[in-house]
Amino acid sequence: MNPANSLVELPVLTPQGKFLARYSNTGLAELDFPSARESKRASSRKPFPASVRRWHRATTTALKQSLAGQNPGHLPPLDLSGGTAFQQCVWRALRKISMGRTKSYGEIARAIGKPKAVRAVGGACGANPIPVLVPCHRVLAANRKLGGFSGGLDWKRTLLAGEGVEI
DNA sequence: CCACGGTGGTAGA
DNA sequence: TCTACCACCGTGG
Repeated sequence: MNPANSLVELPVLTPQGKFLARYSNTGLAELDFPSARESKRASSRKPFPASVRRWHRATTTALKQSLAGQNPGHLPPLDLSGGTAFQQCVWRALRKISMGRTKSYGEIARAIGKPKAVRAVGGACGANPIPVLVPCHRVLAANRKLGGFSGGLDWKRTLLAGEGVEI
């Protein structure tokens, strides 16, 4: 019954490294940046449900497109049920930021009707389980400065540069 | 409770 | 410009 135990993990090979995607029974639940540490051994060779294979194809295409600065196109269903109500609100707002565009933490806070929860928005961005596809990297500080990034600021710079965003 | 952030705004040098 | 300081709020210990 533990959702974490039922997650299926699959790699996504990209020019910038091997991402890891994890699926619940309702969709893509997590996406990890390539880690320096190579995972020693991996997933069972058990056949995956057709749904997962279909979702993973969508994830792979969308991720590669995004990394290439192209429109991601069709996304797999996203399982964001792991977050708190507040976090899901923020993530929903993040998904409305189109490619090549940015918003500030304050703007997100206002968009979700909690103008004072600015720092909390930062926290929610950091808790985003599906970076890149849920574009938390498009949130900058109010002064149009870079702000922070859980996955490492290098990634944030890379992703923004790929979309043609100037800081 | 308390402490901590991927903040923002203000004040002063 | 940059630094210092503080109000603010959701999360996790």
